[in-house]
Amino acid sequence: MVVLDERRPLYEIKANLFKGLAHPYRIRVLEILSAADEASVADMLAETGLEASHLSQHLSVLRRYGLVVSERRASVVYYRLALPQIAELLRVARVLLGEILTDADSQRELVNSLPTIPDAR
Amino acid sequence: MVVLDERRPLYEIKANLFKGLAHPYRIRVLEILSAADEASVADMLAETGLEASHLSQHLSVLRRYGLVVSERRASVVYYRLALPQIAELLRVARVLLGEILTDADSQRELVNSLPTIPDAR
DNA sequence: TGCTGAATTGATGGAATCATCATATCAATT
DNA sequence: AATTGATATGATGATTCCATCAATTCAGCA
Repeated sequence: MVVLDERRPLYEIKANLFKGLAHPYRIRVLEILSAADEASVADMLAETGLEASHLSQHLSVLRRYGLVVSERRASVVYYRLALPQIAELLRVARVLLGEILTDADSQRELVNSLPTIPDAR
Repeated sequence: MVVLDERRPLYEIKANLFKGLAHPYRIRVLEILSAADEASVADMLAETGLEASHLSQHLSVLRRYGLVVSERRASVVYYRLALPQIAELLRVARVLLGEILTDADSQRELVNSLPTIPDAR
């Protein structure tokens, strides 16, 4: 089942992309692959500390959504991002989240710096 | 329950952001709000063709994930993106998906334009 | 106050997802 | 061919998510 299939309505394609990204471990995996360009399952097991079959399931989700590709060399399976744009998307998300979080911080600071209004309920 | 809370581990924050985006109708809503800056529930009902309570549930998800904010003026409720960066993220996703899809297209074209190799299995 | 339109909430059933465990495959080695 | 190490698949229960329907809240108006 190919999920990033241009024959589907665009909103669904977009939602499926985000669905593939919608789990902390999968983000973790994709960022490992963004940084390392290629990683074996063993590498990712070591980096994430996940149980083998659990990681494998998430890798299978990522494969199903067309976000990663795998290749077996000898008995080791190597994973790679299916498209370099995925790293770019994660990078943008990271930057935006950074802005959002520091925005939240500065807003909180701003609020805390305001003079206290007695009984302002 | 605030989901974009900087006290949580970063992977979870990121995954929650993507979870909020992980449904076609929510993408639809967010793009309406990206374009229009502000929209009433009635506007969105008209544009999406959803049933009222169904739309409301998705709006509630978006509120829960901190992606939109709402404001009631008289009997009408208006929604807005919680942060302009969300429109930016969608824009980037749209561009990247465009590249991905045309990449897929051009690869398919490339493959189809190759000379046929007899019995190349 | 009671009615109406706008929006939300609650309840429900069904589907999808998550996490764990056991089992299976696959390739290299003995 | 039997064993081992690496990875994947299948089965299960728990949880979350989706869609529909009924019931509720809230503001404005008769």
